[in-house]
Amino acid sequence: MALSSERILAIYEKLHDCFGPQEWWPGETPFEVMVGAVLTQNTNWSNVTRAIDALKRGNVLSYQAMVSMDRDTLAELIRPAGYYNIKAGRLQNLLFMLRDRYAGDVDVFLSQSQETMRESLLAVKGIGPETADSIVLYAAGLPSFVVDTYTHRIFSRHGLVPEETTYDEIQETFTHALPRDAALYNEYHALIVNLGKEFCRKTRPRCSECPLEGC
DNA sequence: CACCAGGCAAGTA
DNA sequence: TACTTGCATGGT
Repeated sequence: MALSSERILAIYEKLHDCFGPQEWWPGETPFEVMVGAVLTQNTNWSNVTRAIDALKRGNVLSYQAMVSMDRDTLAELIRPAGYYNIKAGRLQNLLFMLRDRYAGDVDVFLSQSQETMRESLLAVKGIGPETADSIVLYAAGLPSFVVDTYTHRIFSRHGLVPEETTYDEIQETFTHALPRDAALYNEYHALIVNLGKEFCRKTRPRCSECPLEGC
């Protein structure tokens, strides 16, 4: 256990030396980060920016504009992000949760405790653990470690977690290995995604060049 | 052409 | 409970 904690810290150092600061999450406001977190589900970030840009061009990237928007209108705006019908519904579910439980006040929502915020998000149909943690970490700035496909793939291929590990177990592994620090969680997740995109794809095309070695 | 992307929920047995 | 499938655009 102590051994795996050491490796998790060592891997962070290695990735940070290798790639440098990542400066995540791209987004001008916490609300934009929340929208982006839903839009990026199983989707390349470049497609998400097209959708975000469309919302900005329409001057509707705000709670007030989006909460009263027709679902199909919203779907058409976010079309480039893919799964646009599903995601329009999920964004509405999120917006309605903000309306019903926080009187539509995003700042109030973001000012709660980390635990309550995560629970509120997980209660929204269409928001699972990764999207919830992304919002808690990158929109609210609270230390909730984000586990994504790359995290599971990279760390199971390196034998640091079993292949069949659940989301919560991987998160727990990182939480116990690292100091409870939002800036660190922010950077670590970004570095993992950067590494994964470059060297740890499904079919392992460039695995021999992976800076971690031993994949 | 096939494969992939910063997931999640619903359906099936 | 344990798999499988649907959702969809745009880049490599």
